[in-house]
Amino acid sequence: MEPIRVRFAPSPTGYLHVGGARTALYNWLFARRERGVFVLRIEDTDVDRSRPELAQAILDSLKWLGLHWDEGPYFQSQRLDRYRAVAARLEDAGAAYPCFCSADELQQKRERAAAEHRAWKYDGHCRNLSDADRARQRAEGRASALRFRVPESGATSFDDQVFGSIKLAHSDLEDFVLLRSDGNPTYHLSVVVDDLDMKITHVIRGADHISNTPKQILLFQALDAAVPNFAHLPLILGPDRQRLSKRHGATSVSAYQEQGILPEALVNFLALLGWTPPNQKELLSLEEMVEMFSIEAVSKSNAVFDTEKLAWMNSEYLRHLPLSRLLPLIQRELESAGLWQTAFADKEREKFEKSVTLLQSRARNLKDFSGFGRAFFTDHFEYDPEAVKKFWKDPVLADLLEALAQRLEKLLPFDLESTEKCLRSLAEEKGVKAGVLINGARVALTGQAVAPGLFEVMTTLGQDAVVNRLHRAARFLTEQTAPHSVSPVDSH
RNA sequence: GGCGCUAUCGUCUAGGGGUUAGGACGUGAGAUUCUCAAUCUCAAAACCCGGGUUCGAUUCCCGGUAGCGCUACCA
Repeated sequence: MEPIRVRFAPSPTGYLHVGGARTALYNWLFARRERGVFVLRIEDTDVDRSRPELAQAILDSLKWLGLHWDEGPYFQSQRLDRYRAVAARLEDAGAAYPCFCSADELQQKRERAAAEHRAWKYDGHCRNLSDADRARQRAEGRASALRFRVPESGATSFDDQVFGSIKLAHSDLEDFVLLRSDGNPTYHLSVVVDDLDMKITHVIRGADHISNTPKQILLFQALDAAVPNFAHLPLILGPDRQRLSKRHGATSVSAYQEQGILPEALVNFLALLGWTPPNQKELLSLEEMVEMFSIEAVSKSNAVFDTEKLAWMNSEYLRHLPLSRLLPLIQRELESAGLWQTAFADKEREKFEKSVTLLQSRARNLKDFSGFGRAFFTDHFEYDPEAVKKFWKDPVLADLLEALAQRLEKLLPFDLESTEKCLRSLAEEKGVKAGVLINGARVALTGQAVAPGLFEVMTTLGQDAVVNRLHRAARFLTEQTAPHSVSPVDSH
């Protein structure tokens, strides 16, 4: 039995698209599951649109997702001679012929047909040129492309592993170009040659290639080669059911990375877009996916990319991430937000870890740590106007917070129980509900209406910071009712 | 236009000739409470339409419709 070999073959004309990422994932899962080989190939035969740095970016994204390849990356741009040799062989065998029609001429014919509402396909203008005709054209210095000679009758069919039997009449195919007039191969030639040379047994790719498949099968046959198995994957759509594109927002893996999405969350989410494991489980590690993956279970219909579900899944992974993995991620996040301090790694390490742990349970992505978690890492934060409106409307709060500051300053020990007892007894003495004081203090300590439990916040921040921030808030509140209000950051 | 493919809650999907058509995200209500998140309970929410086949179709077949894809010297 030949070993199973699959490939992922992106073209470096953009960053790794989430659709491409899912294709890569399914290839990877299939390879692992079948103990096969996962080949990576960069399809950069379009010299105008391909960019080397994008190839590198794609590699980086793949690695970030944890989809490591066993072979490659191969670059088609380095195999040009091979494609030309195969093309020559096809031409010698009469399976392909030179076409002298210029791009302009063809374009004109196409437009004319469109204007007359006629279907257009290449009219075979150069299909039956004699050797003398060809010699003459060449003598005139006309460049030629090489076209594949599609059989006039009959049909090509194949058994797609997800879509089932698909059949296409040859009369619906045109004599497609194999070699451009500049001598570079087109996609059809290079995929087939590569899939052949790289002994690919299963071609797993997007459903946008279904229509191309019969052409490629014809090429395999013209080359006397075995035809690989095909499995096409339904497309990923935007919320408007159009193919997912920049118009819909982020489409690249790197964009989600920048949004603070975890790779395992993105992979898990992508896996479920078109595939359900037999046990219906939704939260799956790569290992579990490998265990249960099968191409037959892949859905046939296109799927809408639901960012809400991705967000949920990300928070799910984030909440369960071990601290050892989370800490370096947060360090990077704080660094890019300008909030990182070296002390977090040594002197204040314990406080830093407590802060991260506290924030972890309600964060939806990595950005949240520098966003709503800001007050845990710096004294420079602002009072959210909404929070002020909601919890600081009672005028007695200035006095209450000041009183709280004074009591907490002397409190010993300063822990979960003592701080809570301290606050509640103060509230009772002053005849206010504890909630008023708690919420008011929360805004004072974090600047926000939404934050972790107050006493956890206090013990994490530490006695000094808590007392200072309460003083500061009390001052802010008094000044606010006075004629000239001062911003909280400046007043410190 | 031609050709191809697809069609179950708003979204991702399970299921399959007889089911209260199941789950997840999201949404709504409630519990909890110190705000939010988490958690728990409950709720609303779907088989595109029309013909067949059949005792019985959401399921099988055909047609329609809609959506998507391809229709390049892009991949």
